[in-house]
Amino acid sequence: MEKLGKDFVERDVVEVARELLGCYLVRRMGGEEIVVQLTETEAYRGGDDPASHAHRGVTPRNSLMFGEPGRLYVYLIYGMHSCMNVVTNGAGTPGAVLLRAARPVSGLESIRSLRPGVPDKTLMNGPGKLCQALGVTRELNGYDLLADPLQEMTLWRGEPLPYRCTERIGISKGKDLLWRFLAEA
DNA sequence: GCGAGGATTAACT
DNA sequence: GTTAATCCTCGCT
Repeated sequence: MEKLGKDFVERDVVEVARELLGCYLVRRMGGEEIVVQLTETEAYRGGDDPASHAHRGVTPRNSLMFGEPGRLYVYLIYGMHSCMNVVTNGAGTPGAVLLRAARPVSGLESIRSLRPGVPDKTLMNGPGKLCQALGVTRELNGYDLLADPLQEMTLWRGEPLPYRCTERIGISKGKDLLWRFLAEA
């Protein structure tokens, strides 16, 4: 398997979101290793995208979306849930891919211990749940996935999966853009 | 099985 | 003060 590099995330966010489906995300924490395969993503651009955090220019929260591609953008939503994004594009063009859902490949026991009492079917079928299942918190905000200095998290190329496009979820503007990518089965 | 409503923090107007 | 890229519980069918 091949690690994703800067050339992968430096492209347009919609393209990156589509190709991230089927890719593998490896999470290491204290000796434990968790591997999952991404099955659902959404693209957020900015400027021309009214649903994006970056729509109204740079603010303290969203400044990562304007920065280096390949970084992790983690934020808190509705007071209790974290969402994780991969920053894309580059040099002044904001963009980020929201990771919405994934399928466990290995390290299932570690995932279960992070989400006690949760049935396997709903372990990672939503953005907040995915963060919880992988132990991702705002401490990892701004983490560089490409340099990966601490070996905390890496992205690996996978097989392309059949997918379909739909409206993005939970937003009130920009619903005409079909920027949610969902892997079939 | 379904839909409605509440939780709870941070950032922006 | 209001809203937000969500999830879980509870009540009813």
